[in-house]
Amino acid sequence: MAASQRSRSSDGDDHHRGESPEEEQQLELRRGPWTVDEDLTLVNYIADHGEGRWNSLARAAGLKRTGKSCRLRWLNYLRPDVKRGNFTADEQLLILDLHTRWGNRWSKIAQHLPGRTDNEIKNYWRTRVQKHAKQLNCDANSKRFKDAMRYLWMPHLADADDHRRRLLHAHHHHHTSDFFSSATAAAAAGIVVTMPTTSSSDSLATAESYDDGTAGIYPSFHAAGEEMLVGGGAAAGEWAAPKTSQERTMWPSAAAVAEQSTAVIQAAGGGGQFEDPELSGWVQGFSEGITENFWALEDIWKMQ
DNA sequence: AACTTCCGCAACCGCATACCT
DNA sequence: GAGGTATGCGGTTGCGGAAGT
Repeated sequence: MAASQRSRSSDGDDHHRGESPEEEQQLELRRGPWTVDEDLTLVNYIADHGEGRWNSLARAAGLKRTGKSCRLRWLNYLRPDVKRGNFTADEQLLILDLHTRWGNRWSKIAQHLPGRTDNEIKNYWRTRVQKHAKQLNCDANSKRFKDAMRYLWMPHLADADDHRRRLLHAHHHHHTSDFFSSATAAAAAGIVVTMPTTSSSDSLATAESYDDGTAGIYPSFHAAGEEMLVGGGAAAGEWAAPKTSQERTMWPSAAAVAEQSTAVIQAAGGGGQFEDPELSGWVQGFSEGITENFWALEDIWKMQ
């Protein structure tokens, strides 16, 4: 977003304690979008002195901002390991999975997506996911919607991701696609895979199991039982380190997810998988052809 | 081309918790 | 343990560009 010079009054701010009116005038706090100069000031100051103690940092750096504002700007935007741009299908899968598990625990979810911030994930959820829940006429936290995500959207994402990788491979023998095909095969065989740092959009922590001890939403797609140490300190484009190198593996081969999901959907269509009979019928109709078609979410909703 | 509506995202706010004295 | 301060989290707001009319 372009940085304008918008400035608001500072009423209601909780960092205006103990200043004389004169000092307060002098320190008149800025709000709204950050300017390039402010960004530079903050980045340079942190490069020299490190982060933390945000209120004093803001003052020492000469920024007319609250410590809170500086912290947020740094964490959500200026930090060197912040990843920008669209969420990959894998990332979307993981967000959906983790949200079904933990709900709106954005910061906890963000810890499992290196380079992504809680704010970004929260925005993604509100703007994309909730929009689709609304289109479906149900609550994003309802079982119905979770079933729709689990059996329709997530397989769709896995399909889309697989499709994308195949296109990449077919159209140009870029190292990324080669990496993915070999990594997928390796992952299936449980072989150690490391992520090339040049692949900007596909780095992602795997999530075979979580710190609450539960398995992923696709337990059968994952290699058994290791716990990943993710988040904190992982540099951009790098995989978070698992506990042992031997345990390092790839987030499920998207093709495997798609195959397994299709089987799940077919089984579901056969009965017994859903408590919601309406959704079960919906899925049964939907399941035919899912493997060969590249579904848009909008098409899925139209099938209701 | 001008205007309106929609939508994504950065930044804000209030509150909770952690930390310090 | 009480009070004050710093940090972190989740919900909300509103700007500005994109899309629609």
